Amino acid sequence: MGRAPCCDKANVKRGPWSPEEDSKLKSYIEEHGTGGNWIALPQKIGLKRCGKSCRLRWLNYLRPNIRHGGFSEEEDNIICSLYVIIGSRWSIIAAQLPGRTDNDIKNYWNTKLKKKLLEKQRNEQQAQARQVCSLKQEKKRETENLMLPMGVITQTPYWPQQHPMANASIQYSDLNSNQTSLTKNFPNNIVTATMNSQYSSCDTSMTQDQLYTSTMNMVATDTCHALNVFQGFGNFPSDLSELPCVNPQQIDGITRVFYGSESMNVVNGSTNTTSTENTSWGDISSLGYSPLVSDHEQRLPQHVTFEESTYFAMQTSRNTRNRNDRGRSRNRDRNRNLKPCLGPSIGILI
DNA sequence: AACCGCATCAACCGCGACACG
DNA sequence: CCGTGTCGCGGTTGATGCGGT
Repeated sequence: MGRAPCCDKANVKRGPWSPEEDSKLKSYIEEHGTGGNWIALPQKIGLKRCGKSCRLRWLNYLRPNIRHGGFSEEEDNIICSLYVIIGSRWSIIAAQLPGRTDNDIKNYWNTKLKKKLLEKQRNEQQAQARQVCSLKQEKKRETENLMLPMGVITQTPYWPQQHPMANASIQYSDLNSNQTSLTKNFPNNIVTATMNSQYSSCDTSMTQDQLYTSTMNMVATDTCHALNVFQGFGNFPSDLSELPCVNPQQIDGITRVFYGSESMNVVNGSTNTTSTENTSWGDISSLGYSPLVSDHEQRLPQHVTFEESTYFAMQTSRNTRNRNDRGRSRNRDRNRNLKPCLGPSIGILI
């Protein structure tokens, strides 16, 4: 027994929208709003469309002040920076780019930005290779009989070398293969970022516990390193405070770093986490107020900072946490054959 | 002209979250 | 506490356009 369809697919038109359908939907919503029920909307207007389809059409295309294409360099930087921090949370990223939809940003990332980034990385790797090569030749000339030690250039770093977190994953994997204990209860990307910072100093003497503690401290103080991954990618916004960021917050004398519904206490170098569930990332989907909620339904200012939205999420999540836990367990029961959930492993997987 | 491969992007799908009776 | 309907999100698909051969 599968999931019940949201609408009668046989009697619903699919595919591209006609101008007539667009104008019907647009004029109705502009006049009456969505009425808080997308499913019932198409029947009211007389459209043979699924409610979800109407919602999507309105939010991604018909809604006022939508911008398509023509992403600026600054927008590129913001998207890349946020992707490093939070992964493919397109709605949150879109919340920081007025007029952009999550769908647009997602498409833009998948079709252009990702390639642009890879190309840049490739160029930098080549430049580094050339640099090392010329250095080699220079040394060879200087010391005729001197042999360079083998394995000096055994691996080309994936990330731009100039940043401390550049070759993190490679060095880490060389040193220690047990990553799971470190990533437990933390978003993969953040841990990756801090591990990178940590290992950039090549301190190979640290135990895993020491690394763990150190890493967590760095998360609290240095998370915004991640923003600099794209140094040189373009003109980075000069004022980073304008960007949403998981800055540590001082609450009740405890430095708290928020990751969605999960917070981490950093006290005297030791850390512990509080989380509603044991996933590696938790759920931050409720953090940012989605720009996709139309003006008619707006509950919060559309343009909120990451901190503001996080705080809001913390407040509201407490009220609904117990109920949601129940809901989650029910949903888990309902969908026993869950696909494995891959967290955002940006920094390594891009 | 016909075919092919690739890029783009609107639209769809399925799932977890959420709200409510 | 439970059942059910709806919303919002992120991943994926498929239609379309375009350039190259």
